[in-house]
Amino acid sequence: MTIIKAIRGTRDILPTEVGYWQQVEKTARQIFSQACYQEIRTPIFEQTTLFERGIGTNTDVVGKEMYTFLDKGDRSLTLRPEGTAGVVRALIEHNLYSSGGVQRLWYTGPMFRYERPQAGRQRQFHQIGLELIGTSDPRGDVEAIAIATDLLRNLGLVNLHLAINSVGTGEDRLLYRQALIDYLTPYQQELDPDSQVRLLNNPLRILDSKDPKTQEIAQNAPKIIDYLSQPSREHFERVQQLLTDLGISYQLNHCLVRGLDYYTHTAFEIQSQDLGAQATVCGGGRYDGLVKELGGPETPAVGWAIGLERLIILLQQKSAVSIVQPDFYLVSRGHEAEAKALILAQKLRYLGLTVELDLSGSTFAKQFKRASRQGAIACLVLGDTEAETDTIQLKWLKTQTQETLTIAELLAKIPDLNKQLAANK
RNA sequence: GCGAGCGUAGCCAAGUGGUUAAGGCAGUGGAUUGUGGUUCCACCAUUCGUGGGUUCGAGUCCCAUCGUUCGCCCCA
Repeated sequence: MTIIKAIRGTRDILPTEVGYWQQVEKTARQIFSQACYQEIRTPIFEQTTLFERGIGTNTDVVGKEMYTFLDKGDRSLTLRPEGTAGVVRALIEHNLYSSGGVQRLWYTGPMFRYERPQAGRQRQFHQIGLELIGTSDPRGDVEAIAIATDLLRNLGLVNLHLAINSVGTGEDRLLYRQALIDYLTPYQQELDPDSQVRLLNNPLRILDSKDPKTQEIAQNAPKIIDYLSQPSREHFERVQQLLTDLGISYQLNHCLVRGLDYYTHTAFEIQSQDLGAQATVCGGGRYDGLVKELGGPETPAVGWAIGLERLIILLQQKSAVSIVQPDFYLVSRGHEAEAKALILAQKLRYLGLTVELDLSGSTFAKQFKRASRQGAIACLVLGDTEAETDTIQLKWLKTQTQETLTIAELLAKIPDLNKQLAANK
């Protein structure tokens, strides 16, 4: 019998690791709700055209990384490669934009891209993201960035760098694109092969090539901020000023270009040195054209997503997370006693205690051994003698002290026990 | 999609063509049939990711395949 394994690029999150995920979700929920962001949950698959139109057909994500398939009704569906397109689709479909003002939304869940797996990059990966839709105010850009940095800081991550750039409006980019082509064309032969191809179809991407020679050439390339229109430049300057006012440090990176077509104006990434090649923990920016592109009214917006696998790699480097340990471990042996132990376990749980019931039926010695391995604070022992007299033995594992109580006495002194449990931790 | 390294038990591993596949952690049983964390004893891979091949002989060499890691690419 061959065993079935999880498919390439997917991972099981085991009980030993799930605590990190819960910690991130808990922290995120708190930060989001304090900033009045509402959770939204959208389907994991959508019509393929949503992503083609939203992300752009000439991006790598849409061009070669999507899980696209026909369903039994011959509809072309795609497992979502990112979260923003689905959120914007839902916003338009349910007219959320018409309820006035801005929409503050967040989401989390699995995303799918067909890529070569490596550290911090799975085919099914998870993001937590935020969208602020309905304002073009630079304060919106900064609110979004500030929430991201707050979340990461509250999780205890400090060695992170925020890089920002502005990619302007579509018109700004057209102007810049030509200037860049004019600059790069004389160097065409010296560029790496990928960049030579991009010179024709996506010259902006040449800027963040890792090829040393290309980087050298890109160093002196014209900068996009010099090609921004007056309003675009003012917007970006305001964003920088507000970041400074908030005490959020950042670096301007003229080569920061995002890979999805919908980005406009502010683009940013938060990176870590401790992740290897996949250094970006959080990426995002403004996307003023997307709502309209997907059939809604002209609506400005800004958002970001955090890659949870990468975030959790950083958390694991930093500290261990503990698994749930029982307050009481219920040791029982004998037909009658085992039945009573089950009932007692339930009663104690109703009173708010964490109780693990030993189901092995093995010797007391073995059950005690398991109790200490599970990290239990105390054992409650029910054997034939106790079953007959309606009593239990309460044993504190740390101090090895033991007392006999009736079950009624035990239940009556729960408040007391809570204090003792804390003292014996 | 391209390039490189790796794949021995649940985990960490030794093993460099001669065969009974070290060791440690974890686990199971017992010493101790009503009391754990220490100690002691025993057990725990007919087989080295999988499939072929070379060889008298393969965990070890070759090929393929799958997985994994790193880089490119891409992105979070």
